[in-house]
Amino acid sequence: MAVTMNDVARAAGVSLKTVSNVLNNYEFIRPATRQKVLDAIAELGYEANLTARSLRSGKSRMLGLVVSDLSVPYYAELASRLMTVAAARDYRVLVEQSAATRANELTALQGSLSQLTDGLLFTPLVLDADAMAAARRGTKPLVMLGEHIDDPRFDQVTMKNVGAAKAMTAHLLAGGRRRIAVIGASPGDRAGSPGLRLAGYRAALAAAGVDFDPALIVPAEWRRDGGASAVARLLEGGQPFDAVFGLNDALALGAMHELVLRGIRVPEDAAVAGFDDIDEARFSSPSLTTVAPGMNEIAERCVQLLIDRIEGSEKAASGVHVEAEFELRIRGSAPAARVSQLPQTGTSPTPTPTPAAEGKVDP
Amino acid sequence: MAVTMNDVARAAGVSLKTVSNVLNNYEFIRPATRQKVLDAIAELGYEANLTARSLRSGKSRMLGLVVSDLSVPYYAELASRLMTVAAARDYRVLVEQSAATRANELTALQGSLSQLTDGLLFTPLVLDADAMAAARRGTKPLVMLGEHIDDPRFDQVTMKNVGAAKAMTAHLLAGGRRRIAVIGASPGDRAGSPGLRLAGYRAALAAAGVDFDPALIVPAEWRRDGGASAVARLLEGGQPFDAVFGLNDALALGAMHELVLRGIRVPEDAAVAGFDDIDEARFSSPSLTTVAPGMNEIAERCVQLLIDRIEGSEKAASGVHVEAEFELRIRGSAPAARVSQLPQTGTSPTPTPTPAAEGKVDP
DNA sequence: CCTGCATTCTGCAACGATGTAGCTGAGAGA
DNA sequence: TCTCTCAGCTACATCGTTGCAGAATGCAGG
Repeated sequence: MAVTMNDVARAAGVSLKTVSNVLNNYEFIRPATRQKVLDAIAELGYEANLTARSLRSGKSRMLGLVVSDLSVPYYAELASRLMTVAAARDYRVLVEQSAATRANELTALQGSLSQLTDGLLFTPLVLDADAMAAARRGTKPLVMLGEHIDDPRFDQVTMKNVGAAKAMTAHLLAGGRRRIAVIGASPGDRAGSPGLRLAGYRAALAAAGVDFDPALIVPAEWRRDGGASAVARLLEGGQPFDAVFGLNDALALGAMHELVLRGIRVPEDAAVAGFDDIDEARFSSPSLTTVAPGMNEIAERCVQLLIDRIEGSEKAASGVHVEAEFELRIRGSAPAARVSQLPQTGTSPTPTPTPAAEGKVDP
Repeated sequence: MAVTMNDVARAAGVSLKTVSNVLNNYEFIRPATRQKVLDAIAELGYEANLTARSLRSGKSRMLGLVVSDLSVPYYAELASRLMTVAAARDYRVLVEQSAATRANELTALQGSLSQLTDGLLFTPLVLDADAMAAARRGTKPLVMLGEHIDDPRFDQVTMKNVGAAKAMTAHLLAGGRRRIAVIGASPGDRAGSPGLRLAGYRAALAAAGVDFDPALIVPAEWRRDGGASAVARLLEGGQPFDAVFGLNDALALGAMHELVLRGIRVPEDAAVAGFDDIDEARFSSPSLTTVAPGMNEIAERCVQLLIDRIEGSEKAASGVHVEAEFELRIRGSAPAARVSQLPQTGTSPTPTPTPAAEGKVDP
């Protein structure tokens, strides 16, 4: 019922294969012939059948994206940009949610997703490098996102976790904070986002000559409620602190919510910093100081890398590792200079002037 | 290179078609034969080639989802649930972003997306019903999401916009508010989400005998910054108000952010209400009173409806219209009773006890 | 004039599944 | 005993495209 290449061929008075050649930009076709075919295509409203093309050629021009949960703002924004970048290269993105379970990550890797796509962008959360290597079937390209796995066998696009966490911690120190709680890690974490960011934190403390206090490191699920309950535990534990570094924005926002709820002023009593620069960080009250991990760059680089692998233009034998540049977004929850502990001034609706002080500390 | 049905057939000593029959649960196969085939499948690790199946059968077991921008939290959460619901019926979801442009909506409707999928879940934002009807090619099922279009020709799953906005407005009125600004609509809006929600607002005012003041209706882009700048304009316009009803949560959160920034206390000086109940509404400061529009129900019903259309089990000739039930989520930004206008208590970082005062003002 | 090569186009055979038709043998009914 | 039916299977064509091999043409070089 749909118009096929055969119909076009008949209408243009050429062979089926010539139509195919026109569509695939085959070099040696006389302009006149090409035009006849294009006219026939336009007249009949022909559109290539992607399924047949995919069956025959073995390529689908689709990329698979595996994340734990698309409703997590970071992943939603990432997916959105990946789609845009991929579309510019004439690829689509097919998303699959793993819910961060081992079984789902395995099926995403081995199951029909990889069959339907030409390559995978994978955010591993439970599988480790060996499990991934073992589970990987066939030879379709695979690019890892995030920092759960760091292994030379895999291509990988990630953010500068250590450097960014160090810079943010240095910023808090420069603001006069000395007891900076970290939410979302355990003191012993060494790997993955928590471990790397914690390492950055410790590096900054060391550089500033401030002692590391494990009591300030509070584990939590990386969600808003995790941030809120971590702050609750911190307060109930009686540990004094003058800043909270949430290892992602959700944690930081949850933490800030809980602080405000308990009457602790942000940033006067405690500064709050996050990581990710999700859209809502700009619109919280106060707006959240955070790390912009270069999501645009991440999206561009990983799609680029994956497509280059697919099309064979990236030839590096072992894993290519890309780290995107980050930027600090200094906003109200942890401004550059510590706001002096003013008695509250009351209800003035005038904007507080931003202190221009530049406390550049640093290595 | 991959294992095909032919390999399985050879291994099991049956014909190609018998393997196909086993896979498709054809009724008349001797248990012994079936078992032989299943054994061969297991032994060879055969997996059906979905592309070939799709080419031959004309079905892909994929649903297309068209939204303007996946990074909008409402769409992200919706997409996430749709995928989960679809997966339970053994369907996948392929997402496409329209950026709310006419051209993109048209290509989403006519282009390769509909070719790759068995049916479309479509959130129209710029196309109207006639344009949709005209643009629609072929006969693949199409279910509309949202309220931009309301037309008996189309299947449609939506929320109770009028009822929910009316209930929320009634809640604000019950809290003693009388000058309720609405952000995200023009006074003349009649259709689409803005028009419907505005209608609910007006209905509630009328029911309470409160006059409608067009000066309180402020148009804005449905984003956080739109909410923030709308509040700014409202304040600069000098219109007094004691509540803000953002027609979605992003607007409300942006508005709340701007209010707090300008020293206006929420909810003491102005209550704030939203619409959508996105996850972050619970975690703002104060947490946001909003309408939960029944997203779970929407996700379930629309996937159900679309798949039923695809599989032929829904036979209604004209459009099926479904409205999901809503619930009000009463939270800090607009509590049930109006908090009395306390003088500020000062600098204590200890948690402020929640005032138990019940100043039930009201109609 | 023939050969060789680039150019332009065609035909056939796949890709890996499913639909349709038809064959076979066993048991039921006359 | 001879149909007739139908469970259980097989064979072949087909979905719409692309890869491969090769045919036909024109033109340069010997």
